[in-house]
Amino acid sequence: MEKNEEIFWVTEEFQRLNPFTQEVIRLIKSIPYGKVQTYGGIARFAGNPRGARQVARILHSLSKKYGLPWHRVVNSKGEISLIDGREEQKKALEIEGITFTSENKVNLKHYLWEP
DNA sequence: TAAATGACAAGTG
DNA sequence: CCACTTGCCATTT
Repeated sequence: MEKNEEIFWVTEEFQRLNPFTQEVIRLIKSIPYGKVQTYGGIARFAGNPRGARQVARILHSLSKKYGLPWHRVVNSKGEISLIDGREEQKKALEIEGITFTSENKVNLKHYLWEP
């Protein structure tokens, strides 16, 4: 790892976050290029199956600070939930080779990543 | 302190 | 597949 960007998880600020939030951040950062995960999936793997909305909140508030690949998180139907920025997210995914159906959905069978 | 909100999800008919 | 309801829970108002 080269700089602070890559070792944020040992910073005091990161350590102060609750364990669920920390795990959510780690999981989102580990979604590979060209793959996606769902809000509920991230929540489940982070230890709280009912924390989907918290995952959304974390994406909304901490994506920039922790450099999260926020565009790789979609809803359980494979749709983009984000309203403002819907196009931006779609483009970001297409750049990674992900294609959308005519219904503007990604094929989760094909692109879903599991840790 | 209470009510509303939200980048969600699963169940039901 | 669609429309609608219910459950969720930290954060915001």
